[in-house]
Amino acid sequence: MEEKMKTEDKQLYAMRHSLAHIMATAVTTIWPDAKLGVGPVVDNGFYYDIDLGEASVSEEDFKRIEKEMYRVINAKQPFEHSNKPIDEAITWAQGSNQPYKEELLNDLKRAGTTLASDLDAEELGTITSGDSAVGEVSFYTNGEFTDLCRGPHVESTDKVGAFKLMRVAGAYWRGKEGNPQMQRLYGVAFATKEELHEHLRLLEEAKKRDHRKLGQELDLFVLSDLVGPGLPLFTPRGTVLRQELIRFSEDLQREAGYQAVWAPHMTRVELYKTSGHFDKYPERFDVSSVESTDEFMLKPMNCPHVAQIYASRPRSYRDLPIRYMETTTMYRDEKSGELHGLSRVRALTQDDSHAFVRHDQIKDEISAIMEMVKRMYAVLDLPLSVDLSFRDDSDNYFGEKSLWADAEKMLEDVAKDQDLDYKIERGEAAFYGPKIDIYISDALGRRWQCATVQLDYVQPERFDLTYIDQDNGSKRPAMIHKAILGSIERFLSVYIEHTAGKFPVWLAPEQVRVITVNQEDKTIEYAETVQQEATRLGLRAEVDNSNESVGKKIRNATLMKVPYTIVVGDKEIETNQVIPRIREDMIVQAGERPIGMNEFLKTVAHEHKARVTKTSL
RNA sequence: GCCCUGAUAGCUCAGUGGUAGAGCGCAUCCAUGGUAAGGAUGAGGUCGUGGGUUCAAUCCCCACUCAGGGCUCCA
Repeated sequence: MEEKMKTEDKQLYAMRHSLAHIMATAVTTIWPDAKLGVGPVVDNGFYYDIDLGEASVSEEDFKRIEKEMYRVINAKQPFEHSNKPIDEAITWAQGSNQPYKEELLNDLKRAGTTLASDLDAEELGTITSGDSAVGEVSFYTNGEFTDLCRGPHVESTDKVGAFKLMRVAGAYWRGKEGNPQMQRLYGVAFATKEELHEHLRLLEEAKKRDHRKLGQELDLFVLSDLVGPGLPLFTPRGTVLRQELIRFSEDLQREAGYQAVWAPHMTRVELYKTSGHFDKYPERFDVSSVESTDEFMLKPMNCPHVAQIYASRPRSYRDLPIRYMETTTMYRDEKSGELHGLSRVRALTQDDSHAFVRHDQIKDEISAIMEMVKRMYAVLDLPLSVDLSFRDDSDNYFGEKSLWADAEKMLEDVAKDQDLDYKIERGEAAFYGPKIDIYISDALGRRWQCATVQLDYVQPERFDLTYIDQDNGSKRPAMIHKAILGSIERFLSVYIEHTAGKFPVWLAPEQVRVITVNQEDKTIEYAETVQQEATRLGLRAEVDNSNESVGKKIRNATLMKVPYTIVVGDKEIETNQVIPRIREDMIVQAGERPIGMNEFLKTVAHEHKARVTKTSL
């Protein structure tokens, strides 16, 4: 990591890391009994894990801690590096009553201190002894506070830029569930005040765009205690979004030769015992039968089911590739604390597909899938980046190593051919094969995994899938799993926040709102005629003839982020022309232009069909 | 699952050991209004659920459920 860092990144890293020490200095000043865990740098800031025993820190204490931190900063204490022999370091930890540090040091000693940098960096946090001599560990001291630490640090405590303590959270010691839980104090930090303010502004913006808030405001989905956690219900408006996205995905797949199939949402558990998923997947919903002794489960994925369709009859090499698609819901019993709005749910819908291919067809098939992915996200205006998720040396994977190497090479070849911006992640593969994981970056610069392509030699083996080759021999096909949107629910959570609810016309639940100037019969009649014509053209239009002022009705349409609003009264009835009010993000040329009502509707219908983001009006 | 915080009207939230309030929304009426909030009146709450303390609990205590922030996990 360090060797790739630019100078300014290094400087910022040192600032954040130094702030972690300064915060620990402040905390140990206020609570002298505080036991310290680790205090590393994270995205945008730093944290320190502390254990106050019976006491606890709350966010109300932040003022006090920050005040103490400023005292340390203003004292301009130099950061001084020193090395201690390991045994002396352990004595230090015992003497200063720091059991967590002592544990780390004992581990370092056991591993041989010079090996420290090869240990799991996360497990050890910042603590390694990379810069120290054999048998010694590295320390940094500022003023009265000394900490086991590899550095780097700024020269003195006043050179740390701008920071703010953000929150306190629980965290297990060394990230292991069985370990004692400590309190993690998070802060954000930047080189300048301006950057800090910009970051805080982004957080505010993210809060405003939170899909749970917008889902409520725009009437897209609801949660019901009676239905249960992690089981969102979609309103008519939210369902439009789902269906339009699914239609787009299925259109792309149909063009690429995929055929729709359908599988029930539950199965005998034997299916999953055969596929090998059963033991790897404890988060399943069991379903019991009153009528038989069979054990059932809800499907947590779709591949084993679809494999049975392939297996239902003999296949010839001439038949391949066989491509099945199914947009279907699967059920995963996520732990309650892991659920989050639409992004982590217990019933998730995927635009799933499985292609059964000969070995010589794999590359072309994966390339074709990547083309679909690129088209989808170009239309959705979301930039992509790609991880190749490969296996590591552990034995968590099924299948022969040579096949894996072969499969991984094939995925990398496709990534190269397609000129994808990719990096390789070892240890991130599925147990049955390597993956191409596609990430999208949203308007706030956050990165999310949605689409995935997975190459699988294991399930064809487990289900004994075959085809007859030209030499009349029985051969094993490969299976290619893919989802373009991934989970529709998770995709929507990202997309709602990306667009802040300002959906392009083709996705907007309501595309045109017709506002009446008064409640006279002829006005309402005219508005309804416009709505009917819009519906005839395949558009989604609503009439607002409520007993409110025009200003109020405009405001309501604006708040609902409706792309086009038209106001109708005597003028429009007479001329059959309107000046549409266009949502500002879609406007290319400024200025209001009158347009014939029919031409207006036809233009919107065209924009809907072409799935464009901007308007020609 | 674990730690911390929370739950009061459809929504956003104030408040109190002596059974409740605002704004928005909703309903009715007046106003017939021309591009981001016209006016008046009214309905609407077992204060998340169960237990405990108390003469008395929406408020204090405990448990549970759900939600939020994290941890862990995400085939």
